[in-house]
Amino acid sequence: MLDAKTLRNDPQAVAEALEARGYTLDVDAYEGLEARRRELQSQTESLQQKRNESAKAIGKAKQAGEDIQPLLDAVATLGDELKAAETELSDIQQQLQDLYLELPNLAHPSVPAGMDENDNLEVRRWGEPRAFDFKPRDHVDLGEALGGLDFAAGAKLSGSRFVVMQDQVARLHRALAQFMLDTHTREHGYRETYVPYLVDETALLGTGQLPKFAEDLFAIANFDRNLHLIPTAEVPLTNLAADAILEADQLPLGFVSHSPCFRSEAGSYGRDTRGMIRQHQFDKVELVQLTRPDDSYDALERLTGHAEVILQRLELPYRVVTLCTGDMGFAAAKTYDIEVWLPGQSAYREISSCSNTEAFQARRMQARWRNPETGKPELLHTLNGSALAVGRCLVAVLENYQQADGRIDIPAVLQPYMGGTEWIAP
RNA sequence: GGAGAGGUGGCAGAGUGGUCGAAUGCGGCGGACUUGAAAUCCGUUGAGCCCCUCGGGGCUCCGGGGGUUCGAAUCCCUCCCUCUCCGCCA
Repeated sequence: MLDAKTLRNDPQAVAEALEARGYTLDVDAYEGLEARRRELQSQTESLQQKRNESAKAIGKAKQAGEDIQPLLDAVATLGDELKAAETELSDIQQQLQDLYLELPNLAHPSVPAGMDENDNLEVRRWGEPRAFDFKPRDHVDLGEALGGLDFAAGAKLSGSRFVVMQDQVARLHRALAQFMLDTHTREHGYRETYVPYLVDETALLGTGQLPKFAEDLFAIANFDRNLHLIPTAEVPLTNLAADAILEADQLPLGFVSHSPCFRSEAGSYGRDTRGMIRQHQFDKVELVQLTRPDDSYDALERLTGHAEVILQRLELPYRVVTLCTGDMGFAAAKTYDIEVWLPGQSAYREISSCSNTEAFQARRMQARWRNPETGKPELLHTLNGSALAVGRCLVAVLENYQQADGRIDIPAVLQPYMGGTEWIAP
């Protein structure tokens, strides 16, 4: 959510900034609502003041044993007037709130302007894609040959975009998650956290999935609360700070969570239908940081670095791109995507997305810290990043470490997690 | 799933219709005393929002929502959460 004061003070400037993100703000409609709100709020509050004063007067008069009937007569219509004003005010406030909740975040000045992924800016590359002396196979072929990836079984149980992993591939998947968790907790200082995989609408509103992107989520039926499966652990992790006021010396605060993620993938029919690149369910190790506002951009660099370390240790080539204004997510002020090299596709594919949302989410969920300089609670900045998507990382290991005979070498850092296994073979 | 108890300020805990945003204690902050600390004493200490002639003025919040009333932390309805006992269960 954007700062109401910023919007009030210069709606035109905000509208222009939003335009860069492909969002058109109807400034006239907004200003009309805002003017009406102002008028109604003043009116309502002065009626409330009148009510409070007369109620007190009646109380005193009654205690003094005076006749209160004249006082009661004087406020006979006040209740109805007040109720009408309050109803109208809360209606207009709801309309404003609805509008605010649909506005995307403003991009940081360092974010390149652009329409879509073609306008993203490559920041750096790490590692050299391996030269194969045979035609590299993709993870589907490799995994099925290993007997460890069973897309037919996934489809039998749950339909398309589900997979069953078994044996050494399942173990490799587990090893990846373990390795990531250990690295982030032991070396990067994140607090290991397991979270609910079902969250309520307040949490989803807080991180920005709702109200706009309900169709991307799985909702739970047959339950009297409106719970949704998490699309990312970012939702429960970030919402840990909701309604909290943290002390300055607690910051920055970092959480890491290994969790499944559930996405309906509405609107991506026909995209990445082969393999486990785009599944309805996948595992992810997620990092979330809560920082002081003046530290959040340094924190974004650090957090992105933490994700990169995983790929470096796995010796998987990747590149980092800055998303342009048009390609960023709703809540982000700045996002780095990390793309890993997939020989099966001869392409870099997203394996991590690291974002600074500044105060956008914090404002929605009232996540604050006490600034020692002012003594007042102020909004935190929140950041999140995958480090990494475990499923896609498995894909990358299979494809990058494949040998001509279908054997997969196990990256050195994972071997301890695989009981010393150096390679797996069909 | 059954029975009961309860949700109040950072914490503990009073408050069952009127000047209560709310006693008291602890904690925090400032000060006095002290060489320093402890103890003691004094003061202070919630959050959000609106208006403003920048002096200030006002509104809202006692788990959430709704209702009764001139007036609700207090009464009624409803939902959520916590605790205790029983049942069930990983």
